[in-house]
Amino acid sequence: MDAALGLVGGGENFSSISLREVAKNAGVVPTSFYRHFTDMEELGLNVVDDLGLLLRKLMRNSRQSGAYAEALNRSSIEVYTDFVSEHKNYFYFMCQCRTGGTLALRSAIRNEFKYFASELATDIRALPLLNQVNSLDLDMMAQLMVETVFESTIDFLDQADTSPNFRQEFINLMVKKLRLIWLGAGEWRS
Amino acid sequence: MDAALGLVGGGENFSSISLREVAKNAGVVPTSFYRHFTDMEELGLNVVDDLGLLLRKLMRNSRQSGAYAEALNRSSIEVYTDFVSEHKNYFYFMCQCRTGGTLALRSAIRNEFKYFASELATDIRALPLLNQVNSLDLDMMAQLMVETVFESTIDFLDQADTSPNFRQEFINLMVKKLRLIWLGAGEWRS
DNA sequence: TGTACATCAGTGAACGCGCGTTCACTGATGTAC
DNA sequence: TGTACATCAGTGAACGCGCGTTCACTGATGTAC
Repeated sequence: MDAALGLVGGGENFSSISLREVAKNAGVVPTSFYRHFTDMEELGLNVVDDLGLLLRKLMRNSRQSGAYAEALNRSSIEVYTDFVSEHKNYFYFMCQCRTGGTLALRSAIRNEFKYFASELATDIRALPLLNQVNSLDLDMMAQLMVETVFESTIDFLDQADTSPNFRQEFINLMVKKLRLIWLGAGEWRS
Repeated sequence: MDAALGLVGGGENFSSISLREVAKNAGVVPTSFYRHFTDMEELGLNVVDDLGLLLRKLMRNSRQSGAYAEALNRSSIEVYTDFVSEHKNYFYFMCQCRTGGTLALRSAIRNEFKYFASELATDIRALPLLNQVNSLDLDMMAQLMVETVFESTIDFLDQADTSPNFRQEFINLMVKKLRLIWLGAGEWRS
């Protein structure tokens, strides 16, 4: 799995990586691949599982970052960008497979997103700002926030290396977008 | 190009489609491919150009749909979903290559998105609701709206065929998300 | 403690196949005089 | 209007290569008695 992620991080597309490339990158003979997975899709689904664990860890980190009660403010975004930088390969994989994987991969990732969003919805449910918002709309809002951040991650990955100021630009932009959504949420009456 | 888009629409990933498959699907011998493109990436970049034309057409359609002044309300989303349904292959391609293409393809699509968003920003600049918003923030808002809709397109494509009610669900969800953003925009002070 | 066996990751040869690309070619269409 | 030539999309044989997958194998580690 690390070998596959390494290839993804190196610019290859997961769906066009061959079993033999993965084996080679893992320092192992092609036939050994079958000792672990039946095919590349199964490997991919296992990576999604790991990604799920990783996102739960990210959520824990964010919650510990103190000002989480005001949810998804600057410090949360900072935690996120650091986290993405530390696990670039996973997030490249996530961005790619969310839209470009097989149907099974796409829906596996969709489910992780949904889980993440529903956790966020639970966290912000109690905020006084949102006491006019019903459960369904709360889910919608959490979904929009999660999507907004995940969606832009590919841009961050593509540009973080090349331009050193991009991290700050990215954080500023994300904070603005989320502030806009929070402003709307405060006015929302279900 | 149609042959390639057909394969994408049929569930294949653009980045793993072979030149020979495209030629076969176009009813032509593999070597004929070189009469038109030097490689698959060049074909992809040409498809992005076509996609750009298509998005401009979409914008015209939306503007004509009457209530466009209140920008991106229900009728705009209806125009969009119909448009996507009519050009499924292009939108599968767009979703895939936005995150999964080569770097050149990704940035070509990024540019189309930017153009679309900046056109929208120009259109909504004059709205009285937004007279407290500066140009930079207006761009950010337009970007967020465009992203929000484009981002969810893969879900629409995946599910529109299987469940007949999904189109309405999708429209309702999109309208809510955009309404949330508009609510925020109305409160925004740059 | 020692022996016998099961499990398991990795090996290496071999297969048939589709791949991208080269080459010299054909034959239809367009253009100059 | 007729002839000569250029352009251009498509052809078909051929190449070397990496692909997924099969098979019987090896040798280390774990486990039962």
